[in-house]
Parts: sequence; C-alpha cells; structure tokens
Amino acid sequence: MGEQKIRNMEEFAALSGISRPTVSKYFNDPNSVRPSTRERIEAALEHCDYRPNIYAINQNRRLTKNIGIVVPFLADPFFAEIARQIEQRCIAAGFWPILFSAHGQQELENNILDSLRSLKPAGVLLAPLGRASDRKKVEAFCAEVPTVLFDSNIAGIGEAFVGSDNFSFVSQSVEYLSRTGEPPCFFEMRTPANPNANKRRAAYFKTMETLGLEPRVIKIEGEGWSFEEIGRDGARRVLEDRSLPTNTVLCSNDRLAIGFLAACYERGLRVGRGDGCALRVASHDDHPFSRFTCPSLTTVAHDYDSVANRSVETLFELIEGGGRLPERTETLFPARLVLRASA
Amino acid sequence: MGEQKIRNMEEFAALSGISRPTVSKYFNDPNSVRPSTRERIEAALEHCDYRPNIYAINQNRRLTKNIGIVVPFLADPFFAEIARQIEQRCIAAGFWPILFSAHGQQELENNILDSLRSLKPAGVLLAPLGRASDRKKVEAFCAEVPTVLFDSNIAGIGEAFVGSDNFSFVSQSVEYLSRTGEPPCFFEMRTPANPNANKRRAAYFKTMETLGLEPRVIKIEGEGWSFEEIGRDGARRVLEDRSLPTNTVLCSNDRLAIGFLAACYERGLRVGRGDGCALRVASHDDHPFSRFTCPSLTTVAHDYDSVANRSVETLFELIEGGGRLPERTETLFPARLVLRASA
DNA sequence: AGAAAAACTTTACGCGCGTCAAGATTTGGA
DNA sequence: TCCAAATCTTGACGCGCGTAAAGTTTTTCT
Repeated sequence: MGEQKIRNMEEFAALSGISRPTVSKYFNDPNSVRPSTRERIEAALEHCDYRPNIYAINQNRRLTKNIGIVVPFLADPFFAEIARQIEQRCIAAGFWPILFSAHGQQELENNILDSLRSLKPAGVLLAPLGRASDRKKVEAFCAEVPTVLFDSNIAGIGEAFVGSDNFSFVSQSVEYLSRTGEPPCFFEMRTPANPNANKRRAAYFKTMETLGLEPRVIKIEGEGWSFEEIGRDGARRVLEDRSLPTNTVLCSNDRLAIGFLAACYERGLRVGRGDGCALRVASHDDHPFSRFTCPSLTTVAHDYDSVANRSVETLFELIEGGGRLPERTETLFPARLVLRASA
Repeated sequence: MGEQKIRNMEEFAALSGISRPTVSKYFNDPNSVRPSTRERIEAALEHCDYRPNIYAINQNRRLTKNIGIVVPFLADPFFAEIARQIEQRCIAAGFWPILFSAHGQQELENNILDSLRSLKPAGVLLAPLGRASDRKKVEAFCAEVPTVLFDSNIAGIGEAFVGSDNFSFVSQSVEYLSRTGEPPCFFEMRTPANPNANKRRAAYFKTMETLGLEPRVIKIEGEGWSFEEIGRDGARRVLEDRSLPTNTVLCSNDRLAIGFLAACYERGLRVGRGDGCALRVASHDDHPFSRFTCPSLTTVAHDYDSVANRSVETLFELIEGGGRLPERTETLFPARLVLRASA
C-alpha cells in the first residue's frame, strides 16, 4: 500500500474501477453496495491509503457524524473516566466523538457551546457545570442541537437526562452508617458547584427523618472545583473547633472526603470502624482514587457503565428520531454501597 | 441580535453592505481590512449570529487552524492538567485545539493518529504512550504532520521534544533524602510504560554513584496504567517480605507512591521524617493529588507552566516555519523539590 | 429463459467558501 | 489639489463530495 497518491474520490474511483457515486455510497455505508463491488473497492484501498476528505463530506451533509461530549471538569478523574466510556461507545457506533472540558469556568462552557454549533454535531452529551452554567445559553443551545444531559440535571433543559439517583446514594450510606454506629452528620460545601449536592442534602434530611434521627449539616466555605483542598481546609477548622456533632461524617462527595481524611491524618485522628478509631468517614461517588486513600474510603458507587451506556443509547434514539424525543425522560440509576476501611 | 437567518457568507455580505471577498478577508484576519470596513462588518454581526461554515473553510485551506493534542492517559490528572494548559494557549493564539487520549492502548493511539491525518491539523502536540507506542506508525505520522513531542520522548521522532529533566528530578530527591537520612532505594515497575522511568532509574544510579552510595532498586510486577494499584500491591509484597533494604523509599512516580502509602497505612506503618516514623517515602511528578495523600507526599515537581508554554511555542515556530524546523531540539526543564510530610 | 428488481454508470448540479484578476473607489501624503 | 497606494467591488473558477435523474448492466426469481 501507499504506492499511489490519490487526491480525491474521482481518482480513487478510477483506480478501483467503480464509478464515483457508487464509491461515495460505499463510504457512507459499506453494506449498501453489492459484495463483489465492496470487494473491488476494498482491494483498491489496499493499494493506496485514500480516505475521503471529511470537510467536503461534512459540508454536504446537513448533519455530521460528530458527537460532542462536554464535561465540567476533566481534571477530575471521575469525568475523565465517564468520558472515556462514552467516547468508546460513540466510536463503536461509527460516530466521531469530540471531547471538551469547561474546566470549571462558565466562559469556557459558553465558548464550547459556540464551537459545537459550528461543528454541526449529530448530537451532544452534556454534563453542565451546574450552578455556574449560563442557564439561558445552555437552554438556547439545547433548543438548536439535539442534546442529552448527563450527570448533572437542569430541569427542563435538553431532550433527556441520564444520571445517578442521589437518593439511592445517600439513603444507602446513611442507613449503613446509622445501623453500624452513630448516625452521620453531613459534610458539604455551603455553595456547591453541582446540583447533585443539593439533592444529596435533601436525601440526607429525608433519610434521617425516616429513621427518626436528627439531621446535622456542616457547611464549609470555598468556591470552585478544588474540592479536596476545600474539604481539607473545612475539616481542619471543624476538627480544630471540635465542633463535630458526631463521630461519623458523611461527605457529600469523595473529593471532599479525600480532603477530610487528609485533615484527620494531620491531626493524628484514626479513621475507621475499629475500636481504636476516633472517627468514621464515608462518602459518595466511588472516585477512582477512593480505594487508595488512607484509610480506603467507604463510599457509594455510581453505576458508571449504565450511565454511560444509557446516555449514549438515549442520544442515538434522539438522533434517529430526528433530534426530538416524544417526551423529556429522566433516567436515574441506583448506586451501590462499597464498604472499605474508613467507615 | 438573532433576527435574521443568514445562510452563507453571500447573504451576510449583502446584509453588511460589504462584498463577499472582503468579508472573507475579514474572517481570515479582522485586521486585514480598513477599520471603517471592519466596523461595518462587526455592526452587521450584532444583528445576526452568522459564523462561516468551518467545513467549507477547511476544505479550501491546505492547512486548517486545528491543533491536535494527544495524551497517553487522560484519567491521570497530570495529563488532564497539562492538556488544559496547552489547550488554553492554543485558543488564545486563534487555533482550535482538539484533545485525544489513547487511554493507555496502542490501538487507540494508532486510531487517533489516523483521525488526525483526516483533520489536516496545522500541527500536533503528542505525548506518546511510550513503550506501548507503535514506533513505526508514530514515525510515519510525524513525517506527514508537523508534530512536537512532549512529556515522553522518542529519539529522533517529531520535529522537537519538550519535557522535564529526569536527572534534575532524581538528583534532587536522592540528594535530599541522602542528606537527611538513610539513602533511598528506588521503587519502580519492572516494565514501565513510560520511557521517563528508564531515565529516572539511570539518574538514580548516577546520583548514588556520585554520592558514593550503593544503589538498590526494587522492581515490582504489573502491566498497564493502574499505577496506584500496582504500587500498592508491590508495596504489600515488599512490606510482607520485610525485604526493604533501607527505611527510605524513592518511588519512580507519584502514582506508585500513592499506592505505596496506601500499603504502609494498611500495615500501620507510620511514614514521615519524624521520630515515630518507620519509613520515609518520596517520589516524582507533583501529581495533583500528592498534596492530599496521608501523609502528604514529598515529591519533585514538574514545571508544568514551562513545559506547556514551550511546547506550544515550539509548535507555533514549527507551523510558521512551514512544518519543518532547522534541527530537532530537545528542551528539558529542571524540576523543583517539594517538601511535604512523607520524607 | 424471461422479466422484474437491484445495482450500477453517466452526467450534472449544488454546497459554502478561498482566491484570483480586472476595474472602481477611497485614502494618505506632498 | 492631485497622484500613487491601499482597499474595495465585481465576476468567476475551483475545492471534494453528496446526490439526483436517466439510462445500462447484473442479479434474482419463477
């Protein structure tokens, strides 16, 4: 291969002995041509590495095969991991995924949406920043481009939402902790970036009420996406003040918990469920690093696979349906308690 | 804005009262037209949100404004962070960065290179997988597309390399550790994924020799990019066997060290430089999580900023030079020792 | 074997923009 | 004020491919 220099489909068609429109048909769907024709084209492809010009292709299609994937913060391995899974599924389905991260900034999220408009994607999978999102711009975008939201919901925006069931997360952690020791207080940011945090707080109240226990929430200061640092600094203060109402802390998410554990370690507080332990700490997300914390973190896991799968499936349905779904569905997957050493 | 529906540059030109070729000129470089003309065009842009069709643009350019960014493993926050910095610099310079991750797999890296060829990028910033890379394919790619390697070097491939100076990393850590306690043994994977690991081992030998100390290397088993797990499992074995030759361990990189610390914690070994500590552990990279380990990790930091900056600058020079540089340069930035609690 | 169906070839146009050439207009400087 | 330089307009072609229409060949099925 690589002998000839083919400049366009015309030349390639001549080389293969098949007419250009048929070759074009082949590249759109290899199964749409007769097997014997397909063989001749593929034989020709062995002799040169011709590939159709994607810009010319996309210019003449109303819709491209591009799929935009937008996450709020790619430096969080949680998003990197789910983006990876989504990416692979799009490729397997013959689409061209393009990954974007807003890096926690509204301005960047807006720029990404603008870029995506230019790309004329067949569809977009969007995990919005949440509180920091420019709601109107996201809404306007979703009205133009077939979009499925994932991870973080914005009511009424996008053709569908797929995510994890925050109530399932929190009810499991709260029930487990209450059953095996002191009921937990809830440790979170005062102004969380992500709307899931609000749902988790609500679920905490609800579950504590159901169990007949008194809820206690600790709100810490901090802005942005440096959750570990915010969690550590907040924990330092709480431990300094000795203001923890219980010996059991349920963090809103694993990244805060990672910071909490760091603060505990600094103060020489032993965390875990053993006898010599001063505290139990648990959390939610099953962050990729949570199995390597000290102690390893008891948490509640997202069903990554299902969320990625269903997000992509829903987007494909949306694309096949011409960009609209009969109604906006919200799919929530239950979580799974992961017992480790910290609680 | 958003009143009119503009379908192409022809219509937009009519609306703005400027001829289409001049409008085209404006979009290629707003400063290439007379200020009064620019104002009229930009006034028209207020009334409608016209943007040129990028596919039509790129079809008629030999080179696009795209820049490919390829990293080996995006779920590693180190790469996410450096990709972010590179991305922002490209955008600031008017380019379109497109981010790809090989997710540790050769097949994916090859696919990415194929995709990039189709994108006709102005240039590519490539951090190759390293040992797992398909050397010939990477070489063939770099011969076609102006490419700057970063982070991980492959001798002779690409127009330039920009990365960190592994000798600087290791000499600083070894000297510090030897000066303040027992000299370190070197903890690494037997078959490291990344060529930097080999350079670090060599630097360890060299530095130990210079200091007149006997080098001791611990090689652990494991394949792939789950370094934390590999490090933890390797450490478990070493601690179980009591086969550590010294009380000071220098890990090849932070992710191995994170696993090492987890294993120490499991066994109740106190890590740090204090009196009650059984072990000192240090490492290299200043991974974003290394400040939140227990104890926080003494490490040697990449000069992220300089590496990102110089990579991008070098690529821009390459692009301006028409895709070739006078000679292949290798730029190595020194590292910076970061003292924390673990050593 | 014959006819209908399927797949192909030929021819041609259009997509939206880059870019060139020739001529008209505006600008800046003496 | 006048001229050269800079900038603009007009008109036209080409990029590589999608896609439609009309006619031809091949396949499939009875």
